[in-house]
Amino acid sequence: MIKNAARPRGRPRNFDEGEALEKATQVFRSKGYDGVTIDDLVAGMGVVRPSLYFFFGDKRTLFLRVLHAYAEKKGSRAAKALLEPQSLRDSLAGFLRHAVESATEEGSAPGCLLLCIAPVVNDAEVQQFLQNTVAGGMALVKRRFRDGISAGEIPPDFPVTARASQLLDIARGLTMRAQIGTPRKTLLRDANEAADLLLHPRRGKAAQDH
Amino acid sequence: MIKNAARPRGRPRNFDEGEALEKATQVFRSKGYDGVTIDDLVAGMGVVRPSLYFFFGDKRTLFLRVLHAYAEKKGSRAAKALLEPQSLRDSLAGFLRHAVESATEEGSAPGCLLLCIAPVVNDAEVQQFLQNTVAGGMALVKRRFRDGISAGEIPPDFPVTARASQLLDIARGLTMRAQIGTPRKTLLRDANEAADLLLHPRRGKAAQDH
DNA sequence: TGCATTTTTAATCATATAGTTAAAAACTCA
DNA sequence: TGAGTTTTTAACTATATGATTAAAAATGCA
Repeated sequence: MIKNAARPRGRPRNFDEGEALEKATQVFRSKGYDGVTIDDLVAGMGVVRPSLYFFFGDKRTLFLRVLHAYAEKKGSRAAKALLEPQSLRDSLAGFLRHAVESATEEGSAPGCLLLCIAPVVNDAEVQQFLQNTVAGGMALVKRRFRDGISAGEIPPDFPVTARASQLLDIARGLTMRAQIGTPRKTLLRDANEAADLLLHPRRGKAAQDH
Repeated sequence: MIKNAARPRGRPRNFDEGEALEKATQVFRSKGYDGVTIDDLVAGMGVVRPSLYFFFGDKRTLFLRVLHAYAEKKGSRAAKALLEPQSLRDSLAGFLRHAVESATEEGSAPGCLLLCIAPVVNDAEVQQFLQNTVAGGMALVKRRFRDGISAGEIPPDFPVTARASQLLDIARGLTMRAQIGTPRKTLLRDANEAADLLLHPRRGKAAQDH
């Protein structure tokens, strides 16, 4: 008989903590923050009310925990999509595709907890966290552009900061369109086209060069 | 004595309907939809509770009215910025600048009712309205690009639809950054840079042309 | 089996909130 | 001035919601 994980002492829980947090994420994604009641969470997470308070604290505490977990998971996947060994063009396309896919995945409400839900939460800690997350995203994308310069994929005068902002802005735009119901197919097409656009070298006065 | 507007019969209101709606807009912009209580509206609009229900209906009805007014005002200003007689580059920059300025105007919470608040409202009518508004925005931008082709500002094979999507996505991204507190100055700089980017002609295989 | 531990069950409390009502106030018109 | 009209004042009802509590149930351990 295998005694791999000593069972804890008292009455066993009816829920798995990780699963419950995942379910809470779905609830917040589909109803926002203010739109969610404790009863929504109780129903959605499969955790009875006193246990919810005991293990996860109040709604705000739970949301912060959900938000951190979501950001870590999504951030690491985005980093993976971006930094995988491949052409710069494919990195950008992969990054945007990832944004679209995660914003339109089945089983979750369309949109993104970080980009669509959290920004409208009136809470200083949430806002601070978002600022930091955005800064982290910028740093990551700029790093990939700089690597592209080192590898000779783009010219040394490539406007790294501007293009990083643009890439992230387009990711935000695609995500918001997912939120309001734009189909994944449309967004994936636009993600690929945006990747091409962002690689154009710095623009001089040669606008009418056709 | 001037009898320019026959005063109505009963006790005069102590609020102006237009001003009250404007105040309601501020309330929804700063607290979202679900985060707003009737008491918030009563306090913010300067309309007492029974009058609020009598003249504006319940919260949902009021929000829809606010949303329509907001969309009309913002849409007409955006159209003006875009269709004003000027170079295509300046039209795009003007459009994005307008988005940034309206998302960072003083006296209002940063962000946009249409792009940041309404998308997370769980209401079929709101969502349908947003879909229509987005479609209208796309049509407007595409028109401007087509005019640019006619005027010879961009080549006939310019990818109108893709660039229109990109322009609107960038506007969404800039607006969301405003919502989370990015300063106007930064966003205006990025708006201008984005306008340049969007005018690049169609990209072939000439990515490494440096 | 009985005691200690942990979670659930079920109930409860206080507050917040949406929405309504009746009477008083402020006005116009005759 | 008095009747008719409209809005405000102030109070109220019912429900929703956040949060807590005490007892019961389910387990491990001796």
